[in-house]
This record gives sequence, C-alpha cells and structure tokens, in this order.
Amino acid sequence: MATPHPADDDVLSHVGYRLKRAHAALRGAMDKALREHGLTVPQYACLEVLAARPGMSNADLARATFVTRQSMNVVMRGLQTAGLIERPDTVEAGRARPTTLTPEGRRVLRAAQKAVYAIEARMTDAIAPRRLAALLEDFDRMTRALEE
Amino acid sequence: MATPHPADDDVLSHVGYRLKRAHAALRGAMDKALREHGLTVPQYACLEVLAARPGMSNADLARATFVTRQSMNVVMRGLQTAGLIERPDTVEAGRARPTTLTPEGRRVLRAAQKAVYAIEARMTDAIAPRRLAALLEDFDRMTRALEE
DNA sequence: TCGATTATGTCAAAGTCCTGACATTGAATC
DNA sequence: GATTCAATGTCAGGACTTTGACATAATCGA
Repeated sequence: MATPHPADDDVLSHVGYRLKRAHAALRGAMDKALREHGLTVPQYACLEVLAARPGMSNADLARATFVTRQSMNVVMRGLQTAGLIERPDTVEAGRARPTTLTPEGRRVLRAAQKAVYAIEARMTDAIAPRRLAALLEDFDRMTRALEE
Repeated sequence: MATPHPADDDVLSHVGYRLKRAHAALRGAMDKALREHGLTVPQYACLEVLAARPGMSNADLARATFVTRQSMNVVMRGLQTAGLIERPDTVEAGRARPTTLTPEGRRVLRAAQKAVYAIEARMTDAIAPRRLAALLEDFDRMTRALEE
C-alpha cells in the first residue's frame, strides 16, 4: 500500500489501527508456524490453556480463548478426533465435561510451543526490556477500559 | 474463567496472550457499536481507509485492512450494494478500479466514527499520556519484528 | 419447596474468511 | 518486439466463526 502523506490525525496512526496491525502480524506468523504441526491457532490456544489449567469445560475454554462456546465446540471435536484431548462421555454432576490432554496432545503441544515461543521471542526482543512490563500493563489497562 | 494461581511463566501472562485479549476486547466493542450503524468491522475499516486515501483499489484496501483480496471483494460488494462506495465498471488503463465514497458513504462513516472514536478514547484515556507514544512505537516494533 | 434465573452443551443456518486457482493486464527483461 | 514476471480481479470450494435457538442442569430467592 502506498502511504504518501502519513499525518498524525490519520486513522492509520490511531491506537486501534496499530493494535490491529500487530495482532494481524502475530496471527499470520502463528498460522504459518502452526500449520507445520497440523494445528490451527484456536486449536493451539485450546491445548495451551488446557495444559495450564487441566479439567476446563468447553465454556471455560471458550472464554479463555475469546471465541464463542459454539466455535470452541467445533475446535474441541477436531482435537478429540485427532486424539489430542479427551473428555468423559458422561459426568457425575452437572453438564460441564472436564477436558484433559492425552499424551499425544502433550507431545504435539510441546512441538508447537517451540515454534510459537520463538515467534513470541521475536516480539519481546524488539521491545526494550525495561519497557516490557509497562507494555503488558498497558495491554491490560486497555482491555479493562473496553470491558467495563 | 477462574484464574486460581496466575504464575509469571504461565501462557496467560505472555505478550501474545495479552495482545490477543486486548484485540478481542477492541473487536467486541467495535462490533457492538458498529452494528447500530449497520456496518461490520471490515466494512467500517474499508470506509475509513477510503476516506483517508480515495481512489484505492480492491487489492490496496485488502492490504490496508489485513484481509485477503477475496475477502475485501466481498466486503466491497456489500458496500457497493448499500450505495456507500462506487467504482467505475471499466477503467482506461490496467485492471485496478479506483474506489471512492458516495455522499451517503461519507454520511454513514461520519456517524460510525463518533462511536468508534469514543471507544478509542476509552483506550487512550487508560494510558498515561506520556507513555502513549512509546506504546504506539512498541506496536510498530513488534509488527516489524514479526514481518521480517 | 418451588419458580426464576443463570450456565452449559449442542444443533442449525448464515455469514465471514481463507486457500487454491485462473484469466487479464502492465512492467521488466532480453 | 517477444517473453517472462508480477500484480489485479474474480470464481469455487472449504474451513472457521457467529447469531439464534433449544434442552438440560445448577443456583438463587421468595
């Protein structure tokens, strides 16, 4: 794209635009890296969260990965068919079925993490170390400001 | 989601996760606000870019809004049907058809901008003014690090 | 205790977006 | 000038995501 006269009041310089652009770049890099491991970004996110918090339900995972329950349902069916996660067909109480990683799921996740963490390192290496904490905090501030 | 024991080495504290979360919050807020104006986020982005840089082609707009040409094609057909943009059926040279906003398109955009800019103000108000510039720069640094 | 509210899992339909492919056009190279 | 090369617009197919809806189950309050 041609950017002849970037002005400060231009949309292209707004926070939202920059945020969107950074996210698009991250998403693109992750898409490409994860494809080699046979995973989509939502699938990877699901495995990652599940490794940190075993036993989460479908609705829990949906909230944690910022998609709807319906979307997560599709994601989980794919992961279950691939044998990377498992959840009981029935549960003693309630409807929520706790999900856990299979050994194969842990194996695939470990391999994918190498690729993804390398991408994240490229991001953090671009930021001055003493600014990183402030950056993370700003992310949270923005998120909170938008949620309330 | 329950976050019982947030640890520093947890995925949920990684830059990528925070970035994704902030983007999801922004996207959600914009979705909700733009629905009242009959626009989707990609449609709004298209109008916004077009207002700043009239005469852009479909491929130009796709790059500027981080979607594929195919997706932008669909977006533009919707906007054209709604009478918000226009582009010549034929062009003197080349294939690229320069697109411009219609008066109605400008009207809708102005109304939508009020809502969107209010959202963006909520974000920027949450950031210490002297840190805002550094934040924007960090966004760009991350984007560049991921692109190369 | 019982009704209302809330939360969960799932189905269906629609919309959105992407990958892959192709024809057309302009530019670059020889 | 002819031939590659890159870029554009578009079609087709599939994958992903969402909105809307419904039945089930836990929780809360009167």
